[in-house]
Amino acid sequence: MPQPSVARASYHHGNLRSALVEVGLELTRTGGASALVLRDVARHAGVSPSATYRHFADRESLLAAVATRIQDRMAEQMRVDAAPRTARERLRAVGLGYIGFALQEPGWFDVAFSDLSAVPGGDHVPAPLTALVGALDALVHEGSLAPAQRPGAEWPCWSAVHGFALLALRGPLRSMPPDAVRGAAERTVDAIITGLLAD
Amino acid sequence: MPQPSVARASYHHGNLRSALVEVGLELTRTGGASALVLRDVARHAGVSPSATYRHFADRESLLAAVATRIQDRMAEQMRVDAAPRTARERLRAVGLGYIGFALQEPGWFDVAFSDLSAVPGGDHVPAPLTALVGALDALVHEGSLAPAQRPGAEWPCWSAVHGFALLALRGPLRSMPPDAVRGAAERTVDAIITGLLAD
DNA sequence: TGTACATCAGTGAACGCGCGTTCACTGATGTAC
DNA sequence: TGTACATCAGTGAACGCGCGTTCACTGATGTAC
Repeated sequence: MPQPSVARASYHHGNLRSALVEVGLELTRTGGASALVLRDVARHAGVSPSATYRHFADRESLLAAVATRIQDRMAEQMRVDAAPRTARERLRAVGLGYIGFALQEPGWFDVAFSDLSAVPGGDHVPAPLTALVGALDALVHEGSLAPAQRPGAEWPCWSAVHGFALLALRGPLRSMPPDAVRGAAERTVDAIITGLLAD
Repeated sequence: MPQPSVARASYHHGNLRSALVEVGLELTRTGGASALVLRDVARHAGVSPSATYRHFADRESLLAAVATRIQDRMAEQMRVDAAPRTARERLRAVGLGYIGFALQEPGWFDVAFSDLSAVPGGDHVPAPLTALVGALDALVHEGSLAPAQRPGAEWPCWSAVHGFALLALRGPLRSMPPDAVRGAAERTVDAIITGLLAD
């Protein structure tokens, strides 16, 4: 465990890299990706701005590291929600978990998934997507989804929850009461699952 | 019709306001919202940067005017696609039209809908949303959707197509061949409609 | 156990640039009489 | 029909600031001998 925002005794920090990521998590939690300002990160870590360049090539690299950490957290929370019931219920929980995280942690969601171009970085599949893949596979295994329908089943699901999250965070739904938003979320998730299984 | 990018004869431009919007359309078509740089807009209109402040309070106002124009264009194109067939086919055409416009005109889509917070500006309902509302009403009128299900039916639909557009433009789908993207779009739209009508 | 030296991890100041916005101004236009 | 004057629509130069990034440097650390 690193110790962000704590004055260090020695000249060398010891664990600056992960301290920077930790500060990045702090700052983006409130302000989203745009709150990751190198000067601020450095100051919170008790270090000069240029010190960050010892550990990250540029701002983008630090942001990517923070995003990965957020995606892991998000997946973990989703995993808790999606306890092993029926495969369909599991898929539903994954979808509602995605939306729930977005609404609870808008700043983090912004970092993790607002810039989707960061997502398919080749080697690294974001953790929340893994949860979706698992739920869909279970659906096939259970016999609810024909194997021929399995390929590409991610896209309708992800589209629906991602779009909903944005509508709820920044779109017309953002001024609706939480209960109404929750209801609309459930309806959206249920509709896409029903449609996926029926078509 | 204004004449953007044409040197004017007189000191007074005559129609600068709409010329600025026209240039805004040009610039954002390629570069999205971030390409709307006041200095560039002014230069293309053959005018000094500060002249823009005679017609728009700030950059944001100009961007909003451009966005409205784009939304109108988008709705018009969607209207052409959604010729009067069955209500369900019409809803399908509206959804695919939204996605199609996003893929054909990514820069404009960025201006019109990337920042959803601009959308529900109170008085002004974006034109593409009107098309969706019309299709859903037709579904009720036709008897395919129970009147009790009508309120809030916009959100699952919009969520799905909006999310899909972003996944296809900036997300993991952006590197897929166009045919595959088209197939995934159809599947997404069909799934959400089926689910909406079934639940 | 001590010393020399390479290497590593920081410092602090400044560069640079993109760009919205302001300010004092000047040329054009129209209206009262 | 002409003149005075308010008003409007432009000009051009510069301000300012947010912020990533670079550069020459210095203090700490570890390893060879």
